[in-house]
Amino acid sequence: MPTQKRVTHQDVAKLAGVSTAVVSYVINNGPRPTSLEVRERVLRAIAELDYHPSALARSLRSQRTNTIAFIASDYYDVGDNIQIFTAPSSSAILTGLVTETKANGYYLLVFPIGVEEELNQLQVLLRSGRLDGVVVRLVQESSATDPLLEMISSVDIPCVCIERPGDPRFGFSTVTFDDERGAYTATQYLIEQGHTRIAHIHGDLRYDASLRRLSGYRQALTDANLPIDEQIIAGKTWLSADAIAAAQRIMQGDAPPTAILAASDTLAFPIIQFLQSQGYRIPGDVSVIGFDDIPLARDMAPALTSIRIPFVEIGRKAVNLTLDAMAGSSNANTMSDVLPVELIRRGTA
Amino acid sequence: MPTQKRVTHQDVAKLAGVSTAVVSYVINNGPRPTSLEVRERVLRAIAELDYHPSALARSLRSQRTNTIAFIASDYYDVGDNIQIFTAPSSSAILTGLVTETKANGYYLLVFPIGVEEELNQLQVLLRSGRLDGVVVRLVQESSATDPLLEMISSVDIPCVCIERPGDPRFGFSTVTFDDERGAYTATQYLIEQGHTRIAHIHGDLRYDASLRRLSGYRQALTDANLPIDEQIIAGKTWLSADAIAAAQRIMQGDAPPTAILAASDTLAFPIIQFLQSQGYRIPGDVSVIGFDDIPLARDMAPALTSIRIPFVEIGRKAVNLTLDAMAGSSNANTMSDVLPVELIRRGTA
DNA sequence: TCGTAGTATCTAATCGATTAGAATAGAAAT
DNA sequence: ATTTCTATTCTAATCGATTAGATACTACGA
Repeated sequence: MPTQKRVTHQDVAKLAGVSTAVVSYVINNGPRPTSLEVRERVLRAIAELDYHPSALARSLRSQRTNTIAFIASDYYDVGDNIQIFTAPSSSAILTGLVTETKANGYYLLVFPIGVEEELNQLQVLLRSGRLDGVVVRLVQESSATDPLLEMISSVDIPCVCIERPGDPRFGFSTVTFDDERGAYTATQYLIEQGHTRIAHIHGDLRYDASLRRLSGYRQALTDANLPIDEQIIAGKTWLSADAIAAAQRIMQGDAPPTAILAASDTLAFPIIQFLQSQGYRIPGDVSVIGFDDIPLARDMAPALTSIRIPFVEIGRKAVNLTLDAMAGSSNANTMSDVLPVELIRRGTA
Repeated sequence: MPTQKRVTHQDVAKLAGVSTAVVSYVINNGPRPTSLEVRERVLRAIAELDYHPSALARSLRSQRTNTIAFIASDYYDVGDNIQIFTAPSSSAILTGLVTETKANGYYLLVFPIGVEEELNQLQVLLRSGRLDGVVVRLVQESSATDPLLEMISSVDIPCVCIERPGDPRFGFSTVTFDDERGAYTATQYLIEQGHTRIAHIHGDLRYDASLRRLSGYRQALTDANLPIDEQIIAGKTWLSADAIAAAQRIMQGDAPPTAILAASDTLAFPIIQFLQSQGYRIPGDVSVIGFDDIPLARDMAPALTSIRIPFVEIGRKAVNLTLDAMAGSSNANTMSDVLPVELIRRGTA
């Protein structure tokens, strides 16, 4: 049973009694006009033959593929094995990316990239002509991701960075969120509640987000004329075991804090559980604020007070900026969009 | 500044002093032999010009795109707004899919599909010639997804279904996991622990997984000669509020259960929190077992006893089966792979 | 009546590769 | 020396669209 041959342009043209050029004009609504009568005939032929254009042929000629890639440099080590897209934020970002690409008639290719050897694979992809643009998620420190941006830049493909801005010399638009202000707001809120000893448990400091959150926390204390006590600032990785260890150490200190700002919700949960198991009441004895506001935060009892980050929105914006970059001249003015975050007050602080 | 012209085949051929055919033979290692000397010359030219072949041109001619799509029919309504890939399982499956596609030199396109109108968009994608194969995740009941499979089938593109088998008449290979046995095992374990009144809080029953888990639960009770009490079987959606409501109702009954099997970890957490807030001790007063074994399950205190589902493995297998289907004749024997699940004993049961 | 302008359509080059079939050179066989 | 083969390489058709340039037709004003 031979697979039926593809219905092409030519078949449509023949059936409609016109040239292939006209078929193209009809399909694309231009660039030249067609008479109403011919147009109808072509559309009828298309319907009758159930014709669908070949994206490959079209792209080859027009140099536009209607595809953008999401280059995720966010491998998270979750213990047993490395997973990608594991952080709840990844899902939300992906949601934003994919809905917005779809809404604009584009397709989304996902391409995680971890260790450096994979840069070769990325190079092949970027140079294959398959992509109209890329969205890169940067999470780690600059030195770890600059080679990546360098490569993208050299291929001269429209690119937008999310979560962390790329080095300005590359001139990429960015969509970030105001991590620092989030930490500041959370800390300030705790201070307003009367807390004077507020601890911070951070994540992996190679992640830029960790640094920004730490910085916001410090600034809030400083602005409130509260001392910064390094004894109650701790943390190591994004793994709960390390967060729990940090919490333990902090609580065993001379003057344990009455509030803790965790660098993420997924750290806050284990911390809370640990504290409860030690007999602390939350928020009675210790207030806790998380970060990210993942769906589960709302569902716990007590529900987790957290800083909401508009991840879906970030994905959407990133796609829009990418499309802008594609439309505009190659040196379109770069946009830096810093999305606001929001304190969601719930039961733990 | 005109974008530099693309380096093509021809440029390489000219520089190496050979025909374009030879360039192709060298790049693809065939289908005809080349002399060692020419081969070297071509490779040198490629390196010197930093030539990268156009995937579009190549695909157009060879009818292979090295791309497969992940068609996710798993919109989850998380309350405020609909998100895709939100369930923790989605991330893990995606991880498996993307690592395995990459490992085989393929690319992964993600294409969520929800409401029925979007079938048109899918049709366009499938018929565009952009894809070599597809992996479809089926979560809802058959009547909701059959039109989808019908369409894929009619386009005659290699396809593998995951999570739930497609109707056999389509002849697609499937990768599923033994939900029923998981629920059975969990229930059986609770019985072994001495429980005789075991409740089940299920998720949205339009999801096949809900039904399978419910079924395994029932079977285990039956096999142990325990009565099935519909009063302690409840649930409505995948939202925590509904799970909590169900738990509340169940615990207020005449003879409250001493153990609860939740249909997912994300339901188990809020249930546990609710029970604790009501003064129940976990697992002292009530044992709880979750389902999915998401990363957070290990991190809670007490850590959640759960049924581990090999999501990453599912993604990998799905890709491999898809590649098989692409390689084999169109009517290759369909494979049905049911991956085992595992009870992970932790602190809640 | 003719030139001119404007519209709609057709012809054919083009995008950048793959791959049959023809051509060539050198080695082996007669 | 001529024929036959084999191992390489070249030529050119092909994949299925887009689009610039040529052409045909209509309508208009002078």
